[in-house]
Amino acid sequence: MRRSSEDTKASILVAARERFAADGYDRTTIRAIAADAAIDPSMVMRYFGNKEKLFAAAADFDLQLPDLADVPRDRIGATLAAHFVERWEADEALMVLLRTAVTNEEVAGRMREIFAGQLGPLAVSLSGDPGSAARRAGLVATQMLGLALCRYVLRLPPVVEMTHQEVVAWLGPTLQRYLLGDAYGG
Amino acid sequence: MRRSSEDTKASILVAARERFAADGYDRTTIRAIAADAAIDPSMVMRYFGNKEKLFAAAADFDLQLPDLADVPRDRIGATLAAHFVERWEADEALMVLLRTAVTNEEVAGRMREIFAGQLGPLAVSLSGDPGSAARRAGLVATQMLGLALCRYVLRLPPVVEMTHQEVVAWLGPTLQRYLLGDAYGG
DNA sequence: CTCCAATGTCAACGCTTGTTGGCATCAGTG
DNA sequence: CACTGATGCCAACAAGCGTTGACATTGGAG
Repeated sequence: MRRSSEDTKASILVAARERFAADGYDRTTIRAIAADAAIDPSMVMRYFGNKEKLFAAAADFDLQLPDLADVPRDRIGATLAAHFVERWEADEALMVLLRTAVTNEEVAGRMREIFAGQLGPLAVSLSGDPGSAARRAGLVATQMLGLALCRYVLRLPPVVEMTHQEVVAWLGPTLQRYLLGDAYGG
Repeated sequence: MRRSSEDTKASILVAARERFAADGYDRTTIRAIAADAAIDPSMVMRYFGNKEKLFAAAADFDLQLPDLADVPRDRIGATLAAHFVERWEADEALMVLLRTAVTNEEVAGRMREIFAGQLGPLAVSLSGDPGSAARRAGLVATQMLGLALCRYVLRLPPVVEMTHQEVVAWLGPTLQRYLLGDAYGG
């Protein structure tokens, strides 16, 4: 039996995600993805059109932020920190996005949409003040993405060595303050 | 008069820094740098050997952390936050490094050295506890690099719009806690 | 002046890339 | 069986890349 079209498409996507996550958009070649998927490069083009569309398919992504309605107000920062670490380690989609957004304006725009569209509303619903919500969401993004950058991309040893619990213990209060506190440590 | 060797070298370096900062290592071409510097691509090779060496010359970098001995202990976080924003905006060297470190393991290693070698000692001298100093430095790196990523690379609008004072007001307490406080908001 | 080293230009090389079109091979249908 | 459409492979293209070596031009030293 020869593989079905869907099987091939799926195996291409798996290989593409791994390559894009490991090497970023530019350094990833269609030929390498095809080799990983054990097919001919031309099949990639047949099924996904071109490299850009393949990337778009591989980087389809949702932050999947948890529902924070039932979380005690003083545990929101910790809950968010824990969720973010787990979400990041669940699959390679965020890695794909970050590694490419840094040198690709279009993908950077997509990252802006994700954080504005998913973190923004959360900040609005949590903080009483809609005027500061966008900034609060932005601050949360700086700490979350900074952690991801240092832990998963640059691999700074002290950051890599932290356990989930330690990350939550240190970053939780920070996110808590950004979302619900004031600038001066409130 | 024809340009001196040093003038040419310098103009190549200027063009290289701009290109590397804007596009990252892979997307930057020797040809583009040469065009910016108004010379032939072969001159770049003559003066810098190859693309890697040119990058090394363009990304030569020092965090130039300030002396914190005279800073009041409760102002250290704010001072560090202010210095970092100014240092980042002073020239393009950090941008060059970050844009490339994300997809280049060798440059990532250099980034690790910079933050371990310059932020580490500072954390040691500040916190009484040498055992936690590396982790504290790592935490500071997550917040500093996260800010840089969101503000200068991804350009998240709410983060871009913050003034220097606002950045210091929000991030100062975070850095303060990472360096001198304990995990649970102390 | 002549000569020579420094500075710069030009054309080309070998390689890799994304992408394309033609051809082979198989599964299922009549 | 023949036929057809889906699936896959192969070879090649044009473009861009880093890099190289030969050649031209300048300016100062003797």
